[in-house]
Amino acid sequence: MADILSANAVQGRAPGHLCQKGEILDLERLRHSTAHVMAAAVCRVFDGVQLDIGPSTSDGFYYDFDLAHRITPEDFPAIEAEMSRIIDADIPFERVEVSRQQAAEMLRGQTYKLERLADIPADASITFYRCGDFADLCRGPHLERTGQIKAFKLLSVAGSYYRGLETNPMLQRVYGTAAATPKELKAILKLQEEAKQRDHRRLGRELDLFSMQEDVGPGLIHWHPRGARIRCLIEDFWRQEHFRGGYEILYTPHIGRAGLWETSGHLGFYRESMYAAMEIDNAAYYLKPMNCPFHIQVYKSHKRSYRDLPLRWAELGTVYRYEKAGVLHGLLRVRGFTQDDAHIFCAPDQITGEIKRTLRFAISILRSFGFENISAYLSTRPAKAVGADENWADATAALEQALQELEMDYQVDAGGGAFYGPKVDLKIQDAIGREWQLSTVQFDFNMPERFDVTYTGADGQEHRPYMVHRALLGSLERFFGILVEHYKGAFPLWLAPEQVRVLPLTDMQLDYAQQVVDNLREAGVRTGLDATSGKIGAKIRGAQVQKIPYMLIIGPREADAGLVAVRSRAGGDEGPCTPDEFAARIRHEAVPQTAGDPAAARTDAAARA
RNA sequence: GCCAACGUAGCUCAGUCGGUAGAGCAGCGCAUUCGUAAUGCGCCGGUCGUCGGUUCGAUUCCGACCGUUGGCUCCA
Repeated sequence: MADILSANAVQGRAPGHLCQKGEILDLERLRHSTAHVMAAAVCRVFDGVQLDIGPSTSDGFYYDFDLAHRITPEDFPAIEAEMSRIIDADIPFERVEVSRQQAAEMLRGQTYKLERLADIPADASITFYRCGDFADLCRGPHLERTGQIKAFKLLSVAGSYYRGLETNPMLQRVYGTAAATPKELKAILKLQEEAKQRDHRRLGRELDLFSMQEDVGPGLIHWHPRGARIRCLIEDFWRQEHFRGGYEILYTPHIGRAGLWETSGHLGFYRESMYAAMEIDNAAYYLKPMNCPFHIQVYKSHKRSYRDLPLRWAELGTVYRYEKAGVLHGLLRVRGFTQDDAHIFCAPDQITGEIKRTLRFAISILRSFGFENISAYLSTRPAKAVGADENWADATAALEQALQELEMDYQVDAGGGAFYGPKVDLKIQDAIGREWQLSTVQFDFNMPERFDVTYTGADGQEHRPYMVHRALLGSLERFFGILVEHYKGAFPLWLAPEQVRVLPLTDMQLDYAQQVVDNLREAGVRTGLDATSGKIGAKIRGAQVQKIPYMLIIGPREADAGLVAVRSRAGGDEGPCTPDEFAARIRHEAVPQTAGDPAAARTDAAARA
């Protein structure tokens, strides 16, 4: 069983890109020290505080506490004021190395800290950092003095299980951030504000793209006409590229008998993510959480020869998975979604070529959506795994060789693969530098075994093919959410649901405007007409707010001369031209970023070779 | 699922120390016919998330539920 949509779960994180590389360490030190100051302040403001840990993060810091008082944002001013007092006092941070026994003595009554102490290996040194009357078990490093903290802010408070385990007590985590200067702090807060402006949930409502409905259920997406139009464009492009790239497309059912899911192993290992069975004619059927068993059924529908391989079968397959209520998040984490799934069945000697081809294909598709900054992660065999060692070695080598031949930088997550096979994940960076995992390419040594998938080799014997699962965009819902944030709702021309809006100056120009609209629509341009009676400024504003790429303004001058006055979303007034000239320009511009690009075509041809 | 906060018109929000609510935008109507980011006037619109409890009376207090939001392995 391959969960090719573990990507569904991964949230974007802003890397610490506000600073230069060499400064990252200093920033971590600053933030970690600020976390200590916050902990000291919380201990002063409230009684009976149990401390856990307080690390720096990619964009700030947090500290976990356990105390009777429920901390709310209303407590922040008091905590921040106390922090400021500690900073103004310019207290030194002192590193103190102690014996385990001394440490236990110093941590008396601090149950979490004592457990953390017990985690420290016997041969490691144990250090405390003392800052005035506050000392914390800590590896460091820290600033020299609290006075070096120039800018900080507490941001939020949230529950957090001790050690992240549901069975452990819930602690209170206070998040904050700190920067070298007030100006840099302002920049961080501004970035957060920018992220808020881009939030796909907000833009989804404002641009009328999609919604969730309480009457239907959480985590279930309704695509409105504008969002659905964009999805269609994505899907059309996706299908076209897949056919060009040597794939065939499958459609498979949404439910299947219990026996299928027994064989696949899903009922054994994945049951808690599946919805309860429904009974049909005295047999149990399950809604599909993955597509792979169905693709295997198609494979097994008749005998396969080595001459048939490789088989590349893709499907925009809608799956349903139970996700805990608290983890649902807009389009990024949902309960029903459509994977851009594919399964590749190939002979062992074909794997390197197939992997290379798949990665190249993935990169080409991602670039088409404006993602240029792509990084790769290779996950290798975990301790517990199925499949022969030599298969793992082959597959891992194929992944690695492909990455090297494509000259891709990649990080290795040793032992990070699934029990059924190694994988490569691709992450992209969006317009404001946040990283998102989209593509995943996973070997599966489990499923072919379970379903006894074979092909007849040249030797007349039955052989086990390699099976690769891959998703490029992950889920269409999640990918769409990321795209909305990446483009801030201002979709490029080829994806814009309404590419052009015609704005007559007065209704004297309505007839001519309608004629222009009809002609553009005839030419395949997605065109709208603003027939309201407001001033032209209001119509322009309406189109700008809806982020429509082009406006065609038609007053008496244009109507008389058979022209249109072009205004672009980004560039403003661009002057008049004829409707035909404009249509030609649109045709030229409304293409994916790499389509028609000779370099991309070469990549594609190479991939087919 | 767990912790916390929140839920008032389609959207963004105000308000009620318990006596059944208001604005802007959107929508609709009328007037306006205007040259590159908001024309004016009027109208419509809410069982104050749902259910139950306390009360003469609940949108307001209490409880349960539903939903939303921020988090829940970035290691002392």
